[in-house]
Amino acid sequence: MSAPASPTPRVRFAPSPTGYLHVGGARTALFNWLFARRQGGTFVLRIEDTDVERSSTDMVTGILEGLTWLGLDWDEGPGVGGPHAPYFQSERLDRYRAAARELVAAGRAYYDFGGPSKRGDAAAADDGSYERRYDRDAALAVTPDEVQRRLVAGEAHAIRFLVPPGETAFADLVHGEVRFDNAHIEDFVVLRSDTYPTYHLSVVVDDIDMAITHVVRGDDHVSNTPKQVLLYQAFAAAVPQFAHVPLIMGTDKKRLSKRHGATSVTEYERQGYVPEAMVNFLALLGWSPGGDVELMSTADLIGRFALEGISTGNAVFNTEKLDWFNHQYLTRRSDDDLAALLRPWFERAGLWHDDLAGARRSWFHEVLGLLRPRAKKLGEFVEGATPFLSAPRDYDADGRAKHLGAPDLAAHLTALGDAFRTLEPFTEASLEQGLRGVAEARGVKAGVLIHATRLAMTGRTVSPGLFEMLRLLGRDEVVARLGRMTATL
RNA sequence: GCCGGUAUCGUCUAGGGGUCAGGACACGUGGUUCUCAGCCACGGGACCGGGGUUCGAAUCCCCGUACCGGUACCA
Repeated sequence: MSAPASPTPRVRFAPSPTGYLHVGGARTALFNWLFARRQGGTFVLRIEDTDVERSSTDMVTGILEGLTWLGLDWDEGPGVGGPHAPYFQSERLDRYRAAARELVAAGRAYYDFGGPSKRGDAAAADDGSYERRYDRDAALAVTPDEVQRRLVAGEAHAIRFLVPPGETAFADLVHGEVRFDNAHIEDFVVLRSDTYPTYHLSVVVDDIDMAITHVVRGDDHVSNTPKQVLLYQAFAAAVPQFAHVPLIMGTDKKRLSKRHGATSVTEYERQGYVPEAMVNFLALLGWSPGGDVELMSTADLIGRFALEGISTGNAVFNTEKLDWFNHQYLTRRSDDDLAALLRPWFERAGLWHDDLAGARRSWFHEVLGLLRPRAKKLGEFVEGATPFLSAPRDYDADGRAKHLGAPDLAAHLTALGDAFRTLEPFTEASLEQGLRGVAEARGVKAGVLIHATRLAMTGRTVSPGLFEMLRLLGRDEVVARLGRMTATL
């Protein structure tokens, strides 16, 4: 079969700025982006802001920032423009109005003077009492002259699509063929009485105008798809390929919402996640390369991504695994990179000193190195580094009770301080040797000294390895902190 | 209600007519050890139910159930 050279794919992410960029949207954007990058196609970003009431420019900004943070750059769209500009639906209104009139002229849609009936107006339809809230026959029975008269009189009207009898099917790259009996499809409104288009109209008009070849979007749109296919047909346009990706659910398998904690990508950034972890994690929610690989750089992801690998069932957003990915990527960051990432965090905590990037740069890197295997999120570096940057103000109560009860502890610690004061060299090995020597000489277990010293250094019961820590703290600080604790005994 | 979709360890998933149903996260045990983390080793843990088709079904088909989505002049 000599198929015509398939055009390079053009995909789009078309968020509605009625909220921030949530993880579900981010995942959809990611799949589109990966597909475009993999195929050498074009990734279009289009803002669907036809719902003036609920859209806001702040949300637009937030969405763009979220995408940027994730590293998902768009080839056409806000900020970068493109041959199909504008990319805001609010700036394309005339186009939709013209398209709606086209439909009427072609006999595929009709004027409805019935007035709006929002969803809430109708009785709940789950008791079998469902009824359509429009009267096609009545609307169609109005003579053209009468329609004209009412139009001229400025009577409010919507334009409804005239759904033809028959069946509408489409091939979905994830689900296979999906068919709908048109009898179940309403004569949906394409242009509201306020002259704004509905989603179905604007999305189809734009996808046609922007030459979109593959529509990759959430599963919640499969039921909408036949309406849109009907619209493509009415416009005599080529129907794009569809790929409906499963939805992301909360741990209770319910639709993700505020109840589940963070849902916006910005919130994850604030919580100390790094974008490459988020990208890797999100990519695997609903998609698999087919083997056992899990840790994949963005380049790997691009190299392996295929629509065929998208799962059919919904996925639960599981933060524990995200934490693991974050830990993996945190571990892999270079020292300078990590330090740069952390700087604002330390600044916010009031622990930043410029020499951490200057004279004490390598010392700081060593501190971070001690913390790396223990940190899952950026904030944990701040938490863990605090004892290195400031002496403890007090000692953990449980720690005191558990580790400071040994008889003659003050004397032991004084001896330890004395030993450390003259220890040469001041290295991990000699520190350990020194401490164990004191313990032995004084007839106590090394652990007694170790735990008490840890508490003296950090005020806490948990910390990185004691001797590595002592070395980095430096002789003066170690001796001082030891003395300070001894004084409280 | 109606329409559509989905169903493999707790979670993300691989696989897909004949496999010990594989991996990862999480979990448990042991080891390393000064605590924690890490690391290493080991371990428990799944094909929604019922019918078919077949020599054989977790895999294909049907029904049921559950869940998700749609059923707006929201997107």
